[in-house]
Amino acid sequence: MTHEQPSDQHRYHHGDLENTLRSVAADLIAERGVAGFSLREVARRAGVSHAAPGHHFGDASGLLTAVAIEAFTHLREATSAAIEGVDDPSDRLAMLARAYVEVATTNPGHCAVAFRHDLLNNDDPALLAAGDQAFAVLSDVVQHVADTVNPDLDVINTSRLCWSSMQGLIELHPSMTVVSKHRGEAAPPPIGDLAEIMARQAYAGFEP
Amino acid sequence: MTHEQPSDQHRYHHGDLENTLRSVAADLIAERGVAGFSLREVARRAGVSHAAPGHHFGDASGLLTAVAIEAFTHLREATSAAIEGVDDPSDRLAMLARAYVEVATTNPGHCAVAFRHDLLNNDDPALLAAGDQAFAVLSDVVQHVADTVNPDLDVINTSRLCWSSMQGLIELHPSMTVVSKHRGEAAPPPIGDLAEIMARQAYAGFEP
DNA sequence: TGTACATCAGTGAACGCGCGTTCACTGATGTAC
DNA sequence: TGTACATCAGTGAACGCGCGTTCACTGATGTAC
Repeated sequence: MTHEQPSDQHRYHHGDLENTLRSVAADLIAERGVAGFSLREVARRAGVSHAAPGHHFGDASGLLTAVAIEAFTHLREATSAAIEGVDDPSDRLAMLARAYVEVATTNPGHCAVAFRHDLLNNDDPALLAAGDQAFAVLSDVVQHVADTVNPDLDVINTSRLCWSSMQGLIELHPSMTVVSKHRGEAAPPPIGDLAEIMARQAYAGFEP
Repeated sequence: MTHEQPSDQHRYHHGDLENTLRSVAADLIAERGVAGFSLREVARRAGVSHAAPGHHFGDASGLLTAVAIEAFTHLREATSAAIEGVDDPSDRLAMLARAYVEVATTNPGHCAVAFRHDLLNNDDPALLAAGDQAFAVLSDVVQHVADTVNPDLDVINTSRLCWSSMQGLIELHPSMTVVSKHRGEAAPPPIGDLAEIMARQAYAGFEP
């Protein structure tokens, strides 16, 4: 813009625009929901021209796919870190569930997009790989349960159901809070606690 | 439009426009997702002028709230019908879960909107009442489990978790299908079967 | 039964807005010689 | 070390589009007398 020294603020070449756009997009979705997302608003918040995002990601689904990939990466990292060093199969499942919902709640923009296959490039190999790797952490834990307490457990479907349950908790927890507030009832427990309760109840159901 | 006799097609006064708009909106959302919803498109599909929906519902959130109310009504009707005459507590939970996911899958437009409190008039008393009544069917079933097999069961939080799990299954089942297809793996079981498996596993975890 | 009038339901033209996309461009960077 | 040139990253003006909202209106219905 002006002829000052290249600073962090005003450089023609941003240097890391791709990462910036991804992170700004996630923030925007967290703030306004997926409905409030637009390429132009992302560009505005990133301080670049409105055509710049298209330059990097093609169109909206390209950028959203990048956000979804990051979502699965966060989930994988958080869940695998959470179970590290935990041996008891029930504890492993509980710690994984807690980490899953907490990281998703901490990054609501990422989470809001992860399963919106109406908005994503579902064929993107990086997206599929990131989803697989996140799922693998969970199904390994369920496999461990099977190995330890119930060899008849249907590992793949049980893993799917665990994932569904965690994801549903993320979706409904805000509604629980809104509704309980509106009725003047006690707020629901923190989402991490609910996730742990759910995991331990589920585990009890896995035993033969 | 023309001067023909008032027919079902061309009447100045539609007669039942409010219901028509609600149903058209649900179809539109089912077809294009919430992102594809607009008042003008609803009006177009209903064959009325684009200002007509505003006349009845004020704005988009008014119409979406009406759809959400209908969603909860469907859920309540389907789940309470499904448990009628079923006595065994495990069977009751299983039948409720099956009915819940099946009616939600049959009406994807309604379901897509029910928990989007970023899009609804959350203070609408009719919405809150409809949600309450749908939840009551579930929590009665869970209460029945508590009365029958485990008086220490935390009925309200368990009900919340059951609802979350069913809702999560609805959210993730399409992704399971997409992903398994893409990997050339076997498709997941039908959603009703998964719901029943989930309910029976959960029930097993409820016993002391 | 008939007429006058109020109320209600839906119209359609007009407006301003934010959006995605295109495209010729310019500034910055990297490379060959 | 210096110069020329290719490539890449980002710009900004322009476009057409669908949207929500407003508003004076008109057609249909219901009610009072």
